[in-house]
Amino acid sequence: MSPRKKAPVKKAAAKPSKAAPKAAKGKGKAEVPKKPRKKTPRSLRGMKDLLPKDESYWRRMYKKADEISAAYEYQYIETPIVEEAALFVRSIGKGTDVVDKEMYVFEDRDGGKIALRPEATASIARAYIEHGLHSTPQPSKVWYCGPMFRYDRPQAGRYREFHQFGAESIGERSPVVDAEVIALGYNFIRDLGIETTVYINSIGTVEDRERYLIELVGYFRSKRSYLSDLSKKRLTKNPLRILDSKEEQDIPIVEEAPQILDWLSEKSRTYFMQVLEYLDEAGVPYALKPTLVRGLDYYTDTVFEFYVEEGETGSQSALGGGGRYDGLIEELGGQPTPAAGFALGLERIMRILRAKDDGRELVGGNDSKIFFAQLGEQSRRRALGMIEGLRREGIVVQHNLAKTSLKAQLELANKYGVTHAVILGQKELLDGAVIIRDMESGIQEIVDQKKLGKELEKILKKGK
RNA sequence: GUGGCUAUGGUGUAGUGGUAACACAGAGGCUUGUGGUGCCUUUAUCACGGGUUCAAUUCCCGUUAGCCACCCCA
Repeated sequence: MSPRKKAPVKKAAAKPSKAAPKAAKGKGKAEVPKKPRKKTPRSLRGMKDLLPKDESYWRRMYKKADEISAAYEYQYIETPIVEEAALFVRSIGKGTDVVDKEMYVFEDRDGGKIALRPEATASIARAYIEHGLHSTPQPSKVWYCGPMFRYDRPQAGRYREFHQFGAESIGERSPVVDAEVIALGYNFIRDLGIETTVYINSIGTVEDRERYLIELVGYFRSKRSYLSDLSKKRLTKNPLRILDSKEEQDIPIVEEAPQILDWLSEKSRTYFMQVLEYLDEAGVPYALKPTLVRGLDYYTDTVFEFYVEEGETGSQSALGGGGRYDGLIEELGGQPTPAAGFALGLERIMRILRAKDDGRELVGGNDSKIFFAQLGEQSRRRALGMIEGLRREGIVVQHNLAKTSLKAQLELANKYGVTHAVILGQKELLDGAVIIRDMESGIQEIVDQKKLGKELEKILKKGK
């Protein structure tokens, strides 16, 4: 019991001793009385703020996404972040981890089950049916960028809210389409300066897979006693995953396992060969990976993933993936419609971009090479008007009118790396002039305010 | 969901059973008329909760979060 009593005593003693010196120090200003401690709000687990320091990376990715999609003639589409929960259950599949363990499902105010989208393909398929896009020229080629949500345990490169760039080509079953979709994703990553490997496989039709699965399970059953515990469990739950097992004892067994490519129907096999030929033609390097299976139920035939080598990060080296999903639209109640697409994780791509040019700190401001500084209350007021006037003429300057000292403003000008500073003080204000200072040489000239716009234009032109 | 490691200012790091040091960043000042240097001031209940102790930021337990591996995936 005694320790219980002591704790408060200690606190009571500690508080004044701590507050006392502080109060003594704050001579001039009246010391604000200690605020009672409040819990500061924190972002939810696995959810990240996008901060200004990362702005440039996002800009780069969004810009590239926009450009490359246009080049491949894909059009932008945006679907709601919230959908009926059943949409995802039907498309992604009951029994998949994404649906069973990771989906954010809520009850709407009217009691309906709604979900935060864990991926976008299902929504786009829904929109395709809902808006009769099949009656527009086929295939419908669309791209998107936006947040997705999965309730997973966070770690580096894996968040509960994350962003994907993806594209879908709906309405045509042709190896060219598969190749085009892969090329689009591949070139997006490459154009951002990242070396990536495309792993590719075919899982055939639903029937192919069923036949293969029986064979595969039969094979693993026969080796059951040699399998790892984890894989024993997978044998009933998700036997395809055993192929991806990282358990050492499984590896020799997996190597001997029947490969899905050998169980494909003639049709699927020739289709796959053609996809590969088109990839060769498009100059997209790829590697066959017979063990590649994807976690969503709707895939048929071609499946692929984009990997980055870069040494580190063993687990999160998959940047994204995709495949053909010829059954999805029909499954959702539309006409039987073939389709293919991919999705890429922007956070994962950003990680690599950041690692590539580390140390490059951004200072802020805009890109203008001119800083507008002011001194004195009247000049400040006038400065605001002048800056607005310049902006209307198409001349953008940097400034911080909240600063009072000239020194502080020139410090900023220096930090932003401008070439020239415009200075407006009391004297200039009376003369209707401003000073233009060359930041490199320190040479200053006095210019009539009316000619400021023209002068700055000259400077900006020279700078380029 | 399982296991492991970690937690010190805005950031990166020191450090100690007797309430914290350094660098950078931020704000203000030395100088309301001039930046890249200089100097000064300022910015931390050492994640949260509990326990052991005369005393805990330091040792122990729990929680939370981050990271790593697995699961899975982007």
